[in-house]
Amino acid sequence: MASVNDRYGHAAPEPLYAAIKKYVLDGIARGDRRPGDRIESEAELIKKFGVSRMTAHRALRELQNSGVLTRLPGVGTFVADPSAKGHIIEIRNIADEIRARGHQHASLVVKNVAEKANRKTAPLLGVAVGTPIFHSMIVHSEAGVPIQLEERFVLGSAAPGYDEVDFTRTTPNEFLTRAAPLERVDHIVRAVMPSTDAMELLKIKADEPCLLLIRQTWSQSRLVSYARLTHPSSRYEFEDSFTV
Amino acid sequence: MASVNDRYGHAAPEPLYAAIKKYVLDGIARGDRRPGDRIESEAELIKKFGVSRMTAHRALRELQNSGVLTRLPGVGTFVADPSAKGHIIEIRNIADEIRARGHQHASLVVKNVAEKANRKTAPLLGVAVGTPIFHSMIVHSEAGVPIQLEERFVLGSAAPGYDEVDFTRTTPNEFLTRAAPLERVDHIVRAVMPSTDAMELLKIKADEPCLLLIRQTWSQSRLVSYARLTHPSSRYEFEDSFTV
DNA sequence: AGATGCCAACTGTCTATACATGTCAATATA
DNA sequence: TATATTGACATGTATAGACAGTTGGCATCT
Repeated sequence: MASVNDRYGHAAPEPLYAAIKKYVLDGIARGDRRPGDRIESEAELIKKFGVSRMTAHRALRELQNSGVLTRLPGVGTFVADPSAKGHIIEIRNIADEIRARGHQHASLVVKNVAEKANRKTAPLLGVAVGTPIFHSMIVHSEAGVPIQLEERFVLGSAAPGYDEVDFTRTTPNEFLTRAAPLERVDHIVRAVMPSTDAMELLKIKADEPCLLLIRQTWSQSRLVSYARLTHPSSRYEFEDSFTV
Repeated sequence: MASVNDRYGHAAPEPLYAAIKKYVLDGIARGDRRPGDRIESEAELIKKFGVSRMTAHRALRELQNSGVLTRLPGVGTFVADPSAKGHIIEIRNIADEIRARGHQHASLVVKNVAEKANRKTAPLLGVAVGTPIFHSMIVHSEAGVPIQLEERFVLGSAAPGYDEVDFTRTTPNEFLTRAAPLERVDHIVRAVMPSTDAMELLKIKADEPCLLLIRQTWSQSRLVSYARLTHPSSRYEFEDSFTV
């Protein structure tokens, strides 16, 4: 029987189970398949993709394990109800968030340059040293009080012209979602003491703890942006509420 | 070839891949296998358990996907370096979370009493001063290291017998979800410096920042529980990942 | 009409086998 | 000596076939 690579010659192959997962996820993302909707059965996917049952099964099983699908023996496979999926951190623009509270948002652009990834920054984006990247640093203020220091590294090839954007008028977040449609987001939340930069730019004391949100965003299977968002604890906290 | 159930007659069968996963996790939990240690190769597991390669492979692959193992083609399978990472979205029992990482969970019950709400505690649960409540304080440890101080106030009428539960064997979370089915959850995340209690019980220095997660849970339209979960920043962080 | 039994559809698990790829060390070659 | 080559070992993916358990509807018998 033909192996995966026979189908694609020498090109880097995408595993078949991954292709099926993507197919299903795309349908959901497009709004074509809605919560509760039925997904093709394994038998139907076998026909449609010409794969074996184990392969179709693996794709659906992994989507089930990650909470995207619900499966019922004897019945079928369905798009899961996303009710329990309240994400504590929405990908919202800090500017919108501040304006939603009825306050004035202001940005101070400390730095916005094109540079080459060095030994420190290359691992953050998972690229080789020397790869062109953008590096920006912006202080966001709410009603005149600094509440977020945003330091960001962006993959050069993913967002051409990043270093020429006026970030007092728009935010990196906004620019990036247009340049590179969001595919996946990873978050890490930590409590940290402020760096020297953070202390000065956020105008806080050395003994004030900060909430650090590290946000990695992916687009087209590439890690496109790495951002460190530092918030003084006295001025900012995360909130989340959801019903089951 | 014999099916799973032939092996066990009519008893509820545990899938073979699950048995292998448990075997590996047990080894890690016992401290027998430590981070970086090598795990049996698929070939070895095949011999040891008498399963096919696909079954052994599935067990190891799922443990890899959940972050317990690291695998390298041509080299082998190893116990992953575990950093304590909490998935904030899930209302998950800290004990389960720790065990899922393949570590031992231990609870130290500092306090668990029935008392009456006072001026300080009454507002937390939104009740009148004098209302009967429970008040517990538990230190959760992962592999012997304290990673969470859980201080909790529970509405007396919602969870009778709370003060008599042995919280070294179960967690308040677990007990509460049975006593009062979850309806809504509110979260607040802050960075704070440790309280005197937290310093002593978590065995940290005064200058180590902590992640504070405040969790309010509602059941049948009543605020049933108010918990302050304090985590040393050096030992715990929240993690969240999702695809759009 | 109602109870019963049967069957098709569907998911869950497992085996045996195959080929592909990555890593490393030993061996052969220039 | 330095550099290729080879082969053992390990994981990654995929196939084809098998049996088990669950569910729901349809046909049949009472």
